[in-house]
Amino acid sequence: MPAETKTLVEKLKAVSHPIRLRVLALLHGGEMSVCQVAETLQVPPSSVSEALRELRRAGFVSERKEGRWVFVSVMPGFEGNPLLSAILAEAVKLPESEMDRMRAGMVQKQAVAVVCRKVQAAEEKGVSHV
Amino acid sequence: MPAETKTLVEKLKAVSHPIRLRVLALLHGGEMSVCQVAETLQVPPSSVSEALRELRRAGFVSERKEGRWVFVSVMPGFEGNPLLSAILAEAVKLPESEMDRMRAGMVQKQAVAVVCRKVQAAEEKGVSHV
DNA sequence: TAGACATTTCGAATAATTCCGAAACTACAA
DNA sequence: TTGTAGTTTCGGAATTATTCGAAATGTCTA
Repeated sequence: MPAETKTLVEKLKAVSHPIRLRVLALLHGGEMSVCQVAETLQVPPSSVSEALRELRRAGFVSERKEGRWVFVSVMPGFEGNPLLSAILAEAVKLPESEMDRMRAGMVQKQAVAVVCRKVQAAEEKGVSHV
Repeated sequence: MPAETKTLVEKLKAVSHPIRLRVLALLHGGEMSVCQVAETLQVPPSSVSEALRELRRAGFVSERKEGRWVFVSVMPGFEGNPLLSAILAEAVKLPESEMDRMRAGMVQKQAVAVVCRKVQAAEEKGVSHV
C-alpha cells in the first residue's frame, strides 16, 4: 500500500471518531488549552491528549506552548483546505457541538488555571466523566 | 450519543479505508458493475460487495440493478455535497487511483459478461488476488 | 428445469481501536 | 529543592473492524 493513500486514509480516520470530531468543532470556535477542552467535553485529560495527538498527526490542529499549558487550535489556513473546511462545516452543525459550545462559553469566562484546578478537584471527589 | 453524530462519524468511517476510497475514486470515473470493480481493483468480489455496502450506508454511492448485474456509481448530485466532493477530489489524486483508472480503461473495453467470466476462470486456476 | 453466473451474506481467524487509570514527564512556584 | 499543576505516555482489557473462502440467494439461459 503506497504511502500517500495511507496519508489520506489516516486523515479521514483521525476524524472518524466522536470525541475527535467534537474537539475539532470546539476548536473551530477558537484556541483553548487542553484542560479547557477536557472540562468542556467532560472527558479525562488523557483521552483529550490522545485525541489531539491524532488530530495533530493528521495536520488538522496545531499547538502553542505557554508555560505549563498547551493551547491548541485548528491548523492556521484551514480555510484554504477544502477537505478540512468541509469536515468542520459538518462537525459544527452537530447537536453535541452546540452543547459543547455552550459549555465552552461558561468555561472560558474563568481563568485557565481556575478551570483546570476545578477538574482536578472534581476527580479527587470521585465525580465521574460520563 | 445523539444520532446525528453517528451519522457523520459513520460517513467518515466509511471512507477511512483504502479499498473503499479506491472504489469511490474509481466510480468517480463513471458507473461500473461490481465484478468490473473487483477485476479492476484485483480484490475478491465479496470484499468489493462489503465495501459497497458501507459506501451505500454512508450515502456515497447508489446502485442500479440490470438483470444479474449491479451497477454502482457515485451518488447523483454529489457535486452539491461539499464533504463528498472534497473527499473525491483528494481520492482521485492518489497514485493507486491513477493505476486503477488505467486498469479500468482496459476492463471497460470488454463487455461486462466477458470481464466477469474471466475473473471466475482465473480464480479456478488458483490465480491469487494479491 | 438444470446449470451457470453475479452478487451478497456468513463464519471465523486475525488485527486494529478505544478507553481510562496509573505513572512519567515538564515547567512553574513556594 | 520540594511540591504542584498540566500534559503525555503506558498498560492492557474490552470492543470493533477486516478479510476472504464457503455457502446462500436471485437471475438469466440452454
